[in-house]
Amino acid sequence: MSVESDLLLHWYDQNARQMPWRIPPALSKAGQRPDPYHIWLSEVMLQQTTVAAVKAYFLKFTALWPTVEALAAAPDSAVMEAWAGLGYYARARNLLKCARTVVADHGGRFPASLEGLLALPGVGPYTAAAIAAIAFDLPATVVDGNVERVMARLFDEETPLPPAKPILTAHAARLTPQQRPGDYAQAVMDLGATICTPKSPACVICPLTAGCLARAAGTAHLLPRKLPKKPQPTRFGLAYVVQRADGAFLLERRPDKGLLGGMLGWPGSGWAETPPIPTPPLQADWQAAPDIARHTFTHFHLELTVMVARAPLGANPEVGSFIPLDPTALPTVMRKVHAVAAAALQG
DNA sequence: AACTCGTGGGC
DNA sequence: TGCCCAAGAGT
Repeated sequence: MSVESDLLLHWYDQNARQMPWRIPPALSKAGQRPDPYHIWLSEVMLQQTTVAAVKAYFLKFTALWPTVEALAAAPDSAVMEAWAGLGYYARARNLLKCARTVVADHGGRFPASLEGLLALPGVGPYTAAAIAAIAFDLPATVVDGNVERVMARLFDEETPLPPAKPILTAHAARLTPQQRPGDYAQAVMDLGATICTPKSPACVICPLTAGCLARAAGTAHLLPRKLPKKPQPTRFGLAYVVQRADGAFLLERRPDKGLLGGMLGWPGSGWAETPPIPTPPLQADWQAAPDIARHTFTHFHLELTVMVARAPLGANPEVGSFIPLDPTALPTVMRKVHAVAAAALQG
């Protein structure tokens, strides 16, 4: 066991964060393990997503579907709508695929091996290692953004990400202990989240400060270095919000592939860098809302012109269907469109 | 290998 | 305000 992992485990025993899917280190040391279903669900939700945002969704999902069998039996639409607002919707589609695979091919038990876990939909190198370590206490090395940052600083690695990834992974693997690998994995991530933070690391209270090369060199706050990213373009589109006389709104489910795949949305144009050609989903007295809806995705900005109209009970749309509106079942950009449209329909 | 894929919070 | 970032995976 390395000095670093020993120091980190001692720090974790006193400073472990509590989360709904975790068991405390005292129980882990006594040989207990958390529910693999809980660990898998939380790890998928935590992909590129903050702990604060995940907590409420985790509690909602485990209340609706307490077991992997229950989740596997859920309708696709119920899962997609429960996931609405959390983002990266391919995760929700793969979540269902994975639950159904675990039930159909593994008797409802998650594989207790790195290779078995890696074969599951939506489970990549990080998540497989996290489940192996945390749920099964196997000596797998987790490498997420926290671990990359901690390793870059411990070893004062100046190579920028993503090329530095293999170097940092090798460092992380060397430090992974054979004893308590699950607690160790959570300890590194807690350290990265609370002390070895991106902007102003709290080196003065860090348990690893004595052996940290970046601390010695004064470079901690500059690491890890990252390759510059290309500028984000702006795209433009039209969204059609039509309310029927009974209050229902015209919505359509987006195709499984691509942006917001499988989610409900407003009929509209495609999103391109040039203004779209209007293609209303039905004939009506369309009016442009006074405000446009703005939203920024990972790799482009979006500006949507919102068209609103009212329709009679007998309206016959070319796409989608009229359904009672539950804004919480929509992805955020579609909620923004609704907010803009609602103001226009009122006035 | 590089690109796609959401969202909300912090500074 | 705009940019960065957060327990990445799939293609």
